[in-house]
Amino acid sequence: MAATLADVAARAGVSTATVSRVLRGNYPVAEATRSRVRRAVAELDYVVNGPASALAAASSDLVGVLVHDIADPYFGILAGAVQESLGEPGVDGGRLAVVCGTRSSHERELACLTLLLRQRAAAVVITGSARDDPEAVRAVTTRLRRLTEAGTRVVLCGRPPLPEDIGAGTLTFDNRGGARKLTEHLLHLGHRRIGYLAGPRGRSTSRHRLEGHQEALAARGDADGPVVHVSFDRAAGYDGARALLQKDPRLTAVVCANDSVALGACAALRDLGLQVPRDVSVTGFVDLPFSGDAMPPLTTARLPLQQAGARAGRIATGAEEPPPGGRANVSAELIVRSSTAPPPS
Amino acid sequence: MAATLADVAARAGVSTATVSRVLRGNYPVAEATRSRVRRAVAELDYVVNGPASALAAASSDLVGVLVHDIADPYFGILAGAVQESLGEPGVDGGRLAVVCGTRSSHERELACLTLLLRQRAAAVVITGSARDDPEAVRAVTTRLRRLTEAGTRVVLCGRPPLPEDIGAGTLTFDNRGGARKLTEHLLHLGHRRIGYLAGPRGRSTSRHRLEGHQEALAARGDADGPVVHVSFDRAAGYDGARALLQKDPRLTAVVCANDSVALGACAALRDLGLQVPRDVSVTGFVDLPFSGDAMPPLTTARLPLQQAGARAGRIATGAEEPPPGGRANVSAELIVRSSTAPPPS
DNA sequence: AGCGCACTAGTAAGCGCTTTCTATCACCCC
DNA sequence: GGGGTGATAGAAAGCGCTTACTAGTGCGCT
Repeated sequence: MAATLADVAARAGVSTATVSRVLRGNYPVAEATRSRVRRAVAELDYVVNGPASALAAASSDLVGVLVHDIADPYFGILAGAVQESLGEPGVDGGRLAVVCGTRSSHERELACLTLLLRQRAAAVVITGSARDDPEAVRAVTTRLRRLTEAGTRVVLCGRPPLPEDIGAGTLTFDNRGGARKLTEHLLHLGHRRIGYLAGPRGRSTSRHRLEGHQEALAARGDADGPVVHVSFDRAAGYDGARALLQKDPRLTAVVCANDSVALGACAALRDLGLQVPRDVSVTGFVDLPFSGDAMPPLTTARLPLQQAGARAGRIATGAEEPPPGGRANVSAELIVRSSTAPPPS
Repeated sequence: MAATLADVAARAGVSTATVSRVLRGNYPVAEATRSRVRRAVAELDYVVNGPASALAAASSDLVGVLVHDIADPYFGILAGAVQESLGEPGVDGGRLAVVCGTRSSHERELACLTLLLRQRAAAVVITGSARDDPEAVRAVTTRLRRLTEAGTRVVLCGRPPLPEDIGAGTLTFDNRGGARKLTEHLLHLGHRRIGYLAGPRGRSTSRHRLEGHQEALAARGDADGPVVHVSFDRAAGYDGARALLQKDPRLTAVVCANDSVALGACAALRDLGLQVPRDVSVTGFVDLPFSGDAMPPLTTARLPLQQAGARAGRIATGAEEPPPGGRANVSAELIVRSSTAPPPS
């Protein structure tokens, strides 16, 4: 069997309490003793028993990261940044990221939170859009409150603030503003028939982006164009674009919920014999790493995912103060590339 | 404080042993008692203390996934598939994926393994290329052996088998074969001056792909073209393509270590005023989701990451038998798109 | 010289669960 | 009718660590 604290203590000729103190470094130990203990640890290749330690100390070094889907680059970048900010996985320090894919399912999200509660996670970073219905929001809030009560730090990243203050730090993304900029850009180019390929219904992110789009139209006094709701992936964008053009074949621009959807839309338009941007302009959202290499390079609203994730991670570990008032808004920057151009005359 | 097993036991009027048995379901309990316990659990909103449970049972429900970088789609897909295959995060079941980004650093890889050992992880899936030098391989093997000795199941995914049998399941990717097919495709098109943009030196994956490429050349009796080593990302591909063309400005094709590198190479060629594939053909490797939407759509060798990751996860959880002999090879499929064409005449 | 304080290190009581061993109770068959 | 036989449930001994609390030094100060 693996060596235990007692083995190390015996070998170093000290008590287990002393070994524990050397390892945790939160209590003075004489230099001579300390080095004797360190030697014993090395000789036995001793590795702390995490569960035992977590039980006795009533806290673990696990940090939960809730994402919709790890394989989606949006969440991959977020999760990677959080994980990166957790610090070196050194012998003494080292928090571990527990990444949970919720597949956008409310039930799975709750189940994951319960699992994290059960692990007595040190912190939880929860990302992705929230469901709009109050019932769901309340359920998640309840779970998160349980977590904060248990001493787990909670950070929301790219998600609307909770309806109730439970001491969670919140980093929201300016989805509304980004969408407004994108639509203004199209209006500026002269587009008047703009379709909108929205994210799934009932999700905060979908709603905010759509609202931003409509605000821009309203500001100019234009009526809303056709809207089709799809999920946030490429395949949905492909189908959605066709549906949109069926509603109005004379569209000159399609605003998409995100870059993946935009890529699908571009493919669909191509297959319909339309050129982007000559015949139809297309915009994305987020600016994923490959969006600039896409065919054509996508005009989009950039969200600084890397920075946001890193900040969320630092807040989660206590390395950074939560933003004043518990909330901060991360703004989106308009990136103009070649998927948008003036409408055909 | 949160309710404990004892609280539930008191409320249900039974012993803690009984409650534990109801929860774990591995011991007969009378139906009446069982439902009484379940009610008490629900009423108190009881959640098991994971660390305590792991300590007593000497095993946790954490599964470690080692990747180079979560934000890289290659690893994101792999990690997502592993996580997905871990099963529903239900109340009773539910393994959690602990994703560790090693940033390709040998030291971090070892540190992560130690951390996982400390958590008494149920299993570990380790992905990504391995360092070629024996010293590093030995260090990793030692750590993995420690894990298997502690009862942790170990699965290698997309990584060469260990030099020693420690009971780890291994899923290798046919990097050599994929690279061979790609080069044969180019030779077939008529290319005779082919440059190779290899992955980082000293990595198994880089080496295997390069060897496959050279095998294809050798089979035809052709001499090797220029080779430049870069890291596995887009920026490196950009710089690498320029370096390659400096070595031989008359190249008609560039074979790249993976899709990201290929994307960078395409961008570099464009910036040099060359058209892909009219002037220079480019190939990738892996077939990431966006590779078909790239400019131009990439000819590449597809690796079924999703399936491989899922299988690795199932082996890790014991849901699937390890392959016969402990190893299986996952083959790569040639995908021809428009980044390759006959050389300019 | 005597007292108290600053350092260290040991003692031991848990942390909340799992599980072996044991006890109890029906029940049934010879 | 008595003892074997299952089926249930309880008692209690840890799992390996952390951390109050306690104890033993040696030193400075009055």
